Amino acid sequence: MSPTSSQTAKRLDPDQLATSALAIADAEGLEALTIRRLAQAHDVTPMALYRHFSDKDDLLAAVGDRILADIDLPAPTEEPWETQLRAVLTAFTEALRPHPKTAGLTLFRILVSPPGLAMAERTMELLTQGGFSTDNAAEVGRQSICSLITLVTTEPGANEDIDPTTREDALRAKRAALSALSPHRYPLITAAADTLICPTSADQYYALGLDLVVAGIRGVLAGPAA
Amino acid sequence: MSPTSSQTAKRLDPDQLATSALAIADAEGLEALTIRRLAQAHDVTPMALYRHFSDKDDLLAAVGDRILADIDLPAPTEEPWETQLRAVLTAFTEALRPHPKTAGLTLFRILVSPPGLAMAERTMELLTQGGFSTDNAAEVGRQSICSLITLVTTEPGANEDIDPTTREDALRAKRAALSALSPHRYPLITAAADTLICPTSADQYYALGLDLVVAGIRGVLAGPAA
DNA sequence: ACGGTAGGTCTACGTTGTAAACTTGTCAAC
DNA sequence: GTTGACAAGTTTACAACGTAGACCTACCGT
Repeated sequence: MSPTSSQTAKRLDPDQLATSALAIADAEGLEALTIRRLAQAHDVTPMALYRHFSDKDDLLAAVGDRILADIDLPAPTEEPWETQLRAVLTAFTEALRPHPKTAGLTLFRILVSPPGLAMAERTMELLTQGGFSTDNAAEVGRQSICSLITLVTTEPGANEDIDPTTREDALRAKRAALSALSPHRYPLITAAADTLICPTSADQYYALGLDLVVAGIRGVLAGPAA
Repeated sequence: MSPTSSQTAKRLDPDQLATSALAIADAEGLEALTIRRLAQAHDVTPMALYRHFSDKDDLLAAVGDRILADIDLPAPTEEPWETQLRAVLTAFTEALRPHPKTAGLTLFRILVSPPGLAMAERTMELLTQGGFSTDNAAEVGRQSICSLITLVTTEPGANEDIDPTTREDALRAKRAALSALSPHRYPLITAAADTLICPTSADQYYALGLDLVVAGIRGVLAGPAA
């Protein structure tokens, strides 16, 4: 049929490999993503993957790029820079949210993959528009983006295994550890135990995370007002 | 002599094991910290370590605790809560800074190890003092502390290998990748390439990171002022 | 003097990433 | 057509990893 499907069915496609690698890691964690496992999922010998990725690191980089490719960068508008910046950072976060176990892979790829570069450039653009020098925009943008990656990576609840019994056990263990603490010595921690283990709602969690980041940016720009 | 040194010289001490494990990982990266390597450093069979740590994860947890033990929590004062909070978060950051490659191990241990708990409780105390509800203090504190861990973990420059030639190569490669970008499509990124690769000074880097975090806290507390 | 036990050792297994040499299906050029 | 080269998948192999399980052995309380 199409020129690409005219070849032997065995032909592998790096993009498809990255996609199913991402699926495996999302479902069962990064440690479940092994060369052999991915090869098996494509009915192929492990070594076959090395025709398309030089390394396992190279494969992981491709997975990171795959995630970044989903960024849906909003078009520039006439709104104030803060509003647009929040929209850009939100778009970034939305792209990572489906992949809490793998979002960390994007860290080294932002300044390499085109969608990451586009977002980074746009972020710096808005920051300089807001009044930051080029260098400050670079450092502030970097730190903000890192914080958002961490926000996704450490999202409580989504990190644990899919197996419901294992997940329940982990949650129970965590809860037990916290409630075993002396409420006398740690009154606030024990009082907020439930919140610390699992936030009220994921949407609120992300809303607060973004608020903290953009409020930080505005605050730093305004100067160290006491 | 002393009761502890009266035994056979072979006796291992979990604290010493964690300390030298930390040293290995700091010097050569987390992936260089293997059971066999740590055992060899103590002239002992790999399996000997399992008398003191149930798992490798258990060992890594001990390394995380080892780092947190260095937190030098400032005593409460009469200063405003923001000032004190910044001091607490600074103390936390200072404890992690010597260990950029391993600071991530502290993430799961803060709510377990006593020094981590003390810092977390104190942070929540100051946040509620500032006006946050208990639950909000928990979420804001959590996010702030995670951001600071990430700040250390992603500190540019310190992450790479100690081997100077390897490090130089990595830096050169990164610089080359950035300067290969089209200055037309990515004017700000290429203009700030040097800053993105290696910040002006580590102290400024951390000062800005802390500023962003505490400014974010203050901004969120003040409400979404446009 | 003597058994128990804490803390080492030895051996062995399954899993991982990947190097090296091989086979094979496809296509360009004669 | 035949051929030769090249891209892509196979086979085999290895070193390193975490760790299970059986063993030894020096110490200590009785």
